[in-house]
Amino acid sequence: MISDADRADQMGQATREKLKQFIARIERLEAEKAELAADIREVYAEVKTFGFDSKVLRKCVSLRKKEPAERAEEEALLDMYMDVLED
Amino acid sequence: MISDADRADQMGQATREKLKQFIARIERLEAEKAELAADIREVYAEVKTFGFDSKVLRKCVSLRKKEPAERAEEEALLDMYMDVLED
Amino acid sequence: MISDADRADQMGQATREKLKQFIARIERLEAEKAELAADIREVYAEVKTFGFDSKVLRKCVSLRKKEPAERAEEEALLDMYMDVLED
Amino acid sequence: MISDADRADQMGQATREKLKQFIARIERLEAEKAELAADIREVYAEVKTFGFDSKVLRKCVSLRKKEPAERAEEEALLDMYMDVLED
DNA sequence: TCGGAAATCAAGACCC
DNA sequence: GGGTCTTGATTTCCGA
Repeated sequence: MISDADRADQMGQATREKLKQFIARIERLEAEKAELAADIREVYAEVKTFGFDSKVLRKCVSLRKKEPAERAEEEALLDMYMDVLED
Repeated sequence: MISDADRADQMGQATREKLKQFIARIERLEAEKAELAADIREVYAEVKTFGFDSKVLRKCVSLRKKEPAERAEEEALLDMYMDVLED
Repeated sequence: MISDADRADQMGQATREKLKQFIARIERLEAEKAELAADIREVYAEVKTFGFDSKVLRKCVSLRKKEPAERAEEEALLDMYMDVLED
Repeated sequence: MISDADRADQMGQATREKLKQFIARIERLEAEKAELAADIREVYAEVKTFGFDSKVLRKCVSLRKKEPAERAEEEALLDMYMDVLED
């Protein structure tokens, strides 16, 4: 089956409108996402003014996303590798 | 200078609270950001059900994002040339 | 599946050697890469002694890098459209 | 003093040649640098086929670049923050 | 559908 | 101190 959308040069007006609406929705959502990213950057900047280490804080956030088991696993592996390499 | 925040075992209760609040804010913002990302994925999925090619659509969106940036960059180069040639 | 490499304390001597060799290779390649970066910086410095503006030169180089990429990208989009429209 | 290079529209042929040569040298060096980056990626890919965890390996390489003292410092701070946040 | 490779983007380091 | 470079993370794309 070949939909209207598969035939750009035959696109009906309704289909063209639909396409524009999708693009508009996506771009609006992406704009909101970009704003949130900016907000997050702002918080990290504020965090610094309180004397916290933002790099370490970022690591905290990322560690908290992971399961503790997974976290321990990776650390153990890292220690093993470092141990092999240390001499 | 070593701030209170740099030495957790000397952290006052207020500072500890502050730290928790910052993390909470960041994690909330990141959760919202993740939701938007999910929404965007959803739109692309819906787009497909209308017979549009989501890959093409993604490329369109990304090109629309880049074009203004490129124009700005070329203008910047032009400005630099003008600057070099002026006086 | 858990490979030998995933369990360092069970790592045979051969595997430990392998790990060391990989790290050595990577660190050597990274050192070479760093040297090239230094060489490039040097050229830009030399460029200045000839009266050229290194900032402008950098921008030129970066634009020259991007232009083929952009062209390729636009062509890719065009190809996708053609693909959608063909059959 | 205004050098030849400062007046692009008055550039003598020799100066133009010099400029082209500089660009050529820079682009060649950057190409070599890009190749090394590709080589490094390749090694990490090969590493995986031996059962090593390339992500952890990357971390090893980056840790080995840092001073042990610095490393310990960051880890201590991380532990403190995580401790504050864990309840 | 999922995992891995690659591209893209933001953040930190570094040099001027 | 501004700007570039590099690195690390996120996202996207592809193959199994």
